[in-house]
Amino acid sequence: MYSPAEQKLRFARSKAFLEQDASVLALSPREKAEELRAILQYHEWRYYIQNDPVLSDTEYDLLYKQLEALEAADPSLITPDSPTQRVGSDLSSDMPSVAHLTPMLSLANSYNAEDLREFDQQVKRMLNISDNEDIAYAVEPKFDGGSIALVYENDYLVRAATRGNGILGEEITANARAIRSIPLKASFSKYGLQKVELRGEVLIRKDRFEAMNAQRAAAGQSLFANARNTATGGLRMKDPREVAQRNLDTFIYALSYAETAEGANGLDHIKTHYQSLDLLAELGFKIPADGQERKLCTHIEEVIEFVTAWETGREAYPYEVDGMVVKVNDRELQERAGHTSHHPRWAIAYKFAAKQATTVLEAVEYQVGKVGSITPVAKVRPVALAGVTISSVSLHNEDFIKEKDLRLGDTVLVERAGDVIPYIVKALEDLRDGSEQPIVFPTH
DNA sequence: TCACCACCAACACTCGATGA
DNA sequence: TCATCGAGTGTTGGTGGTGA
Repeated sequence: MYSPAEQKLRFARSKAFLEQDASVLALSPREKAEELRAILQYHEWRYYIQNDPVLSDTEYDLLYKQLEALEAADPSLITPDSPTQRVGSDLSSDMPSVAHLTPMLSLANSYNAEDLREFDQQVKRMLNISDNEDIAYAVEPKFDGGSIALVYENDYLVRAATRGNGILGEEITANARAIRSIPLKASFSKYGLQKVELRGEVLIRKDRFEAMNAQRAAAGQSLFANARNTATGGLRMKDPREVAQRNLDTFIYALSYAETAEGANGLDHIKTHYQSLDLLAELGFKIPADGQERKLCTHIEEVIEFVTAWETGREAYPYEVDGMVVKVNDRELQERAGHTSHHPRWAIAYKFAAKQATTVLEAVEYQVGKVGSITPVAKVRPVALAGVTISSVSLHNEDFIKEKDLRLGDTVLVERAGDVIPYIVKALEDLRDGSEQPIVFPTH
């Protein structure tokens, strides 16, 4: 993105503007504005993409105010990618639905090494590749946040949307512009691309989330329960200025659509998923670091080794991660494998083991659905688990209760399937004392 | 200002229908 | 028989709108 020489120059010019030295005073307002814009963009990249700031917040603010003053004095100096244009004053009360350029699919799941080997076998069968040939896989963290789709046209960010139902999402462009790790401008035209759509995940660093909650506690405000809901909630706020306060981050994980100026498929000359990530990193997007956070594995056993190492060290990682994503790296093989209506056949999520807790099954209530189906729901003693308080767990049907031999008063092991849905894993039969009561399903 | 409700986000699981 | 699809079910938390 920036060569060492460019970085050195930008840093030196930052100091010149802070000190208002002779070289700065000699510039015209337009030259000053152009240079300040470049300096601030560089520092946003250092801070939000590289996590390695070189200026203090105060110094950044001073430079920002210099640019703001120049633009206020002469609005013709304002450009759409100016850091001052991230946060507008307009409030958006409605978020219209917009169609994604390509569907935002889910992923199939795997939970252990055997599942991954089975996935590898499936891919080979589908592509008529023999067992003793290897497929290269790109492996990257599965961030636990809110999905986002970004559209750039003629190098400028023109639209951002939530995932929605995968076909239609909610338009949140103004809020996306307030997230400083999303570049307002990226030089796709350098690569002959006129219109692109990117996929990413919006989330909050764990330390920034804790700092925000500490601030809220000091101000007497209610605390946020967990980082993911805070991030996804932040995307839907009316006021972009408040979004900017949330310190949201965005990792980009796919270039899902690309069109050249001639209207041709711009993905044709991008041979691998890894190439597309390298391209996006070059253009200034936040991408997991090669080698440490993501890896190109030459065969499935290397994938298993990498995801296992990640599972062991996930707690130390500064972002919430609920698994890893394994993708066939070769785009031509991806095309051949295709997708179902639900997920691509060339990618799979490896889910880390869910966090578990024990609680007591106190009662069972029966809920009647819209079409008249009756669903038993366990009321359990409230227990904190993975950032939420679990008090209610679906038991699905009578067979589920029988199969797990659940009884009122049982101590049960609960987890959050997919880190979301409460699920009773089993009753801890060793802890029974004879006082447990059978669960009676209502007669039809 | 507060409580309540609707909607949305995350996603798992079940089940009947369908097609290969 | 198996894979897939699609509808319907579920939980928790955040935001925004509304009414008291």
